[in-house]
Amino acid sequence: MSRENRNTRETILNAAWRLLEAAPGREVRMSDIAAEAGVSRQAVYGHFPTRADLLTATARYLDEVKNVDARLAASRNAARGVDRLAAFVEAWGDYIPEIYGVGRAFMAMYDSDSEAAAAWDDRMQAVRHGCQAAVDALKRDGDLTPDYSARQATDVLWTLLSVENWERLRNDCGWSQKRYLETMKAIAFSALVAD
Amino acid sequence: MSRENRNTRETILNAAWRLLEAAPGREVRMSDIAAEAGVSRQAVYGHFPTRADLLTATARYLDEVKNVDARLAASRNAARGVDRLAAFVEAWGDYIPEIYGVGRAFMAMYDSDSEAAAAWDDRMQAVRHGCQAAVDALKRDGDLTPDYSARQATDVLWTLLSVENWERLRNDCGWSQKRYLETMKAIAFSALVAD
DNA sequence: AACTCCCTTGACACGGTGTAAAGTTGACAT
DNA sequence: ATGTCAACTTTACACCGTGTCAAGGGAGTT
Repeated sequence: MSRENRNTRETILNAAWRLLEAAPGREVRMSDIAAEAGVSRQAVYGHFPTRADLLTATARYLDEVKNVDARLAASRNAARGVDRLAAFVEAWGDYIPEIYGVGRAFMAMYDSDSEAAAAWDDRMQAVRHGCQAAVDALKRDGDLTPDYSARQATDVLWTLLSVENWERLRNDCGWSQKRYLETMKAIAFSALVAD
Repeated sequence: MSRENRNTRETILNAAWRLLEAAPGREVRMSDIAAEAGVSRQAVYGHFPTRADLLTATARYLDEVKNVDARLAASRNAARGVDRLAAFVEAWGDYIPEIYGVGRAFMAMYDSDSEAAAAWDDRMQAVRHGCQAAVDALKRDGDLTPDYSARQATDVLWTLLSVENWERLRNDCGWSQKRYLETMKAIAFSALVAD
């Protein structure tokens, strides 16, 4: 094993990513990841002290490679608030399937690992900020329904766009991604935009 | 320990219920439940072969004591579809907090225990039937939006009323139960009822 | 008194996480 | 060529929670 192939860390992250993506609902053990990476289990522990650390690093790596922040930020370019809302729903909605595997692993760990829970909460708060920006733009245009405060409207949008709701509609109900996006936009509009 | 105090099974179920309700997010071990019930761990295994069995039995016991079916069925009494929809949202929405602890445990087990997953799916399908009944009533009155088929409308309502959404709004966003119910009714109406 | 049922105590196998220590190997410096 | 270093490997083990097994006790029944 020559030294030019020494970026073991990324090899492991890619292996974890691949396994999580392939089996979102299944348990992925440290030894599975090691085997997939073609590396010993101890090598994995050398780079990532705990399973939560590895998962968290995988999520970060994924965000970095996929360039989430840039993609979500792109939705801010729309001039009108309503367009911005639509753009954000699409940007995030299309991002969910790409992180779903890792996300599922985090949700499964949520109750048993507070560190993993914190890492996942952190990512979800980032999404919430995106929701808030869309709601604020709506409000600035005077298009936000008077039924909710900006805070409450953000809560509603954030809840609507949860990974769990995506999972339910796409996996349990068998919806297409297209229908998911259209419906989410429609519900978000009818719930948040003033007549 | 005299024989009149011999309904150990219910003692265990109550203990499990109490612990799950008290710490919805925490791990509840078999030994914890045994201790809470004032019984040996083996006695628990005597009544419930696996953790999934115990959780499932607890959920059933809870449904029985709380009389869910009757409470959900009550929403069917409303004459008009729109009233029925509102009544169902309220009935189920007010039931969620009562089963939340147990539900949380099931969600945590979902990925690692297929039997527990099946038990939880079964309960959720029951809720889905309630959603479907409400949607059908709406359709019969000609009040269902033309945007969705009955099937799709059921999917939307079912997704909206998920335990996860309740959890997010009540726990993460700090909403009151009253606001949760009102908002859910409002969103369900604006999404499903024709103008 | 014997029988049975339900419970207790105590031991153990198994699987997954995480730790610890000793051995191997390739890159690089001297 | 020799030595050093860092990364990786192998092996072993502690810990914890689930689930199994076996022996024993004690209150009711016959």
